[in-house]
Amino acid sequence: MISIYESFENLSEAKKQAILNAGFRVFGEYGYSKASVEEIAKEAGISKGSLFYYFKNKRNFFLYLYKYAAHLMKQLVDSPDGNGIPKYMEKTDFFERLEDVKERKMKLAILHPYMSSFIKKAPFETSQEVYKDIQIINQRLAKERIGDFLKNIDIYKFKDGIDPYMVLQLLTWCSEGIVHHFQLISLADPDNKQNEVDYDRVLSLYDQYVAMIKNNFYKEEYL
Amino acid sequence: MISIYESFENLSEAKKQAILNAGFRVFGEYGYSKASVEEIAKEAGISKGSLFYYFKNKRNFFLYLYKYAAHLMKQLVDSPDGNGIPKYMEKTDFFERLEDVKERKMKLAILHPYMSSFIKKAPFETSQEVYKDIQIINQRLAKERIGDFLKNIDIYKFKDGIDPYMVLQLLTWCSEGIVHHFQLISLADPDNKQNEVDYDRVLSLYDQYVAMIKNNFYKEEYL
DNA sequence: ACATACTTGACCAAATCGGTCAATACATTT
DNA sequence: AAATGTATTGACCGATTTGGTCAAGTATGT
Repeated sequence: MISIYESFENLSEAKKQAILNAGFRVFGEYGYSKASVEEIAKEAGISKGSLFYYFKNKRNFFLYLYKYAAHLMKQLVDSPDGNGIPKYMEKTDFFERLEDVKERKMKLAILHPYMSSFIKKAPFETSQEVYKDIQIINQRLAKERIGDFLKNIDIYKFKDGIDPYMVLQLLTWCSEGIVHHFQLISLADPDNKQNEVDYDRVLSLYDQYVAMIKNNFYKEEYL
Repeated sequence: MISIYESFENLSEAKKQAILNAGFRVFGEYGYSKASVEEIAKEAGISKGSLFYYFKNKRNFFLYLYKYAAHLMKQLVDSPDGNGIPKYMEKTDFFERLEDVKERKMKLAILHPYMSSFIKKAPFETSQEVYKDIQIINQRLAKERIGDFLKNIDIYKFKDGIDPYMVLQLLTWCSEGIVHHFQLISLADPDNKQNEVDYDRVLSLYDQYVAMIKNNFYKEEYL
């Protein structure tokens, strides 16, 4: 990632991740205008002064986060190295390719637990300070994502009348719903003081839904 | 609804709805601690002083909103009059009963567009001023809802190995996903300055997903 | 020892916060 | 029309928080 924020990017990986995650969490929870730089710095384990040293001001930091997130979301469907045929494209079976993306998403969710809520809220940002910039990034973001997944997919394996796009959409909402479900559970669990989500259980439940979908949407000869 | 806030409840219906909706919107967007009473009052078209006149303080107002929302959510699956057999229970077919609930949800979504985001965010509230009270209300809320829907349902109509609970869950996430999808679209549409969601399109898309599910999860003789 | 880059926390003016209250407007009763 | 009680307002308050600055200090490399 080319950037003018060298001082930030020369930081240790652990420190960078701590700062990014703190930003995702606080901006994601309160939105741009109500998020406090002080709170972010505290959560990242650095001083407020340092944050301003890295990014000059609040706006720059927020937009850096959003671009960073958009970049990662793009990488999710593109090839990791950015050129040539995306790796997951080698597989033409819908559910095999889904398995690939699932693992990537999982790694991302563990690396940046609050990125998804941040990226979900950002488009609704109304602060004039940033909302123009957000829209520009959004346009690039919307075009990619779900569209490319279906390229070169063996759609003939689906039963007649089934739209693979709808199936993909359904499973996407399903995975989001499951994560949210377990977030609620972790909140209600007094033993889990960190409110960490149990991703093993998320995955196994998700797999159940995938299996149900596949069993009934695929032609029998391809099960 | 029995209440100590008579001065509020004696208001005209239009005024009450405006105040409730403003509260849902602002609390839902920023959370309890960062939500500004001033902003809520402005959006509701009243003065800040009036809001304090009705509810004494911020906390009371927030908890009133949450109880109000919980009450409506309960009504969604219960009978409207609160006693006797819920109306929708008369129908034992999964998708017929779903149709019933769908219409109720739709009316609710039009009456209180921001209630769902409010109620989705509230459980994650960390402000010590309110979080204890939220947990208490949550426990009552969690038990109801999705569980009762399946009572007396003709589960034999589903193909073997299909869990109706999972189907219901899937369709719930689906409807939420569709609404969110159209919210994004309305944001990107420069002609739609009010960012109003087109519920006709929401419904028709939702119906497509329901049809797909039903066609493949129901035994053929019940289609 | 020197220079450079990083890090901090006290500090600032400005804005915002929840909440109060005297004044006013309105409606109803006498 | 006078009196009474209720709604409604917006200016106002002290307290807190805000984004941002900066001088002073630490760490690092040469």
